Amino acid sequence: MKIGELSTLTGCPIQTIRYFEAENLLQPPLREANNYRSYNQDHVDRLNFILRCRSLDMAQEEIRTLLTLQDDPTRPCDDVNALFEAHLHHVTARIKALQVLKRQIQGIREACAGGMCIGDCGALDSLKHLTGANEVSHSHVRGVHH
Amino acid sequence: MKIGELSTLTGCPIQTIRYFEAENLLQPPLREANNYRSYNQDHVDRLNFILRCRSLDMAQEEIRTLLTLQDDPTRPCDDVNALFEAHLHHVTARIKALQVLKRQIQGIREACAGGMCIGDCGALDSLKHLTGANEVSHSHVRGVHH
DNA sequence: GGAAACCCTCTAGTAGGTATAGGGTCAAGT
DNA sequence: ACTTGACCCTATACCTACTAGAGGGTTTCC
Repeated sequence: MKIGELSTLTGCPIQTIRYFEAENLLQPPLREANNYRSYNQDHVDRLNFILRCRSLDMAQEEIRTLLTLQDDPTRPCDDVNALFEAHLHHVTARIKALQVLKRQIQGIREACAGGMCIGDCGALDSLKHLTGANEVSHSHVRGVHH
Repeated sequence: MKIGELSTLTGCPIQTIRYFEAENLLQPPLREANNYRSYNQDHVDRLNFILRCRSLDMAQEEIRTLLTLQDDPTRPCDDVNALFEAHLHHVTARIKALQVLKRQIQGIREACAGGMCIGDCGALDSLKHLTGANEVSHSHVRGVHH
C-alpha cells in the first residue's frame, strides 16, 4: 500500500504520515524499488491508534509512551492506567479553568449594555487595571485557538 | 522605569515584554542614553491590559484588535462586544468538546480493571480499531498541554 | 510522447512564547 | 583603580504539532 492509499484509508494527510514517521511514532515502512513507501495492515492499525490518541487530545509524548507500552504486552497495565488517569486530570483541570474563564468573560460583557461608544463603556476599562493574578493557566490540553 | 522594574511590577518576564514590543502589542518605549528601555505608567497599564487578555485565553490577533479599538474611544462599543461574544463562543465550544473527550477517556479507563498485563487489558485494544471520526476539533482556545 | 497524478526530500512557516549566546553598562565593595 | 555581580542589549535557536511549498523523480493513461 502506497502512502496515498494509507492517507485516504485513515483520513490522515500525507504530510502528517511522513511527519509521524520522522517523529518515531509510526514505524518506517519498507521501500519499493522506486523509493516509494510501502505500508501494510500493521501500519494502518498503528496510524489509527495514533489518530485516536490525537483525537483524545494527547500530547505526542503521551502517545509515544502508550505505543512503547503497547509493544510490550507482558507489562502490567497499571502503567497504561496511570497515563490515562493523568490525562483525565489534565482534561478535567482544563475544563474547570475554562469555566472560570467563561464566567469572567461574561462579567466583562455585562459591563457594557451596548449602544455607547468605547470611551464610555466599562468593558475595556475593567481590563486596564489588574485585580487578579496575571498568570495564564498552562494546563496540559490543547487550546481554544485553531 | 527600566524593564526589570516593569517585569516585577506586572509579573511578566522580561523576554516576554520585549516579545510583545516586537509583536506591536506594547508600544516601543523611549530609550535612555545607554539604550535601555524607559517605561512610564501608560506602559504599565497597557501591559496589564495585554496580560489580562492573555489570562482570558485570547489570541494575540484578538488582543491586537481590542488595543486598536481602545485607542479610538469614539467608536461604538458594539465592535468590542462582538469580539467578546465571539470569544465566549470559542470558550463554550471548547468546554463542550473537552467534556465529550472526558467521557471518552473515562470509557477507556473503565475497560481495564487493573492487575492485568497490557496484552490482556482491553484499554489499548479499544484504541486500535477506529470507530468514530478521526478529526481533532481545532477550536479557538488554548490547550490542555503546557 | 506528453500531461496529470502520484511520489520523494528538504526547508520554512505557524502561534506564543522561552532560552541561550555573546556582548555592553552600572553601582558597590576592596 | 579595579573587580564582581546585577542589570541591560540584540540576535538567534528552540518548543509543539503540524502544514505548505520548492524542486525534483515516477507512473499511468490517452
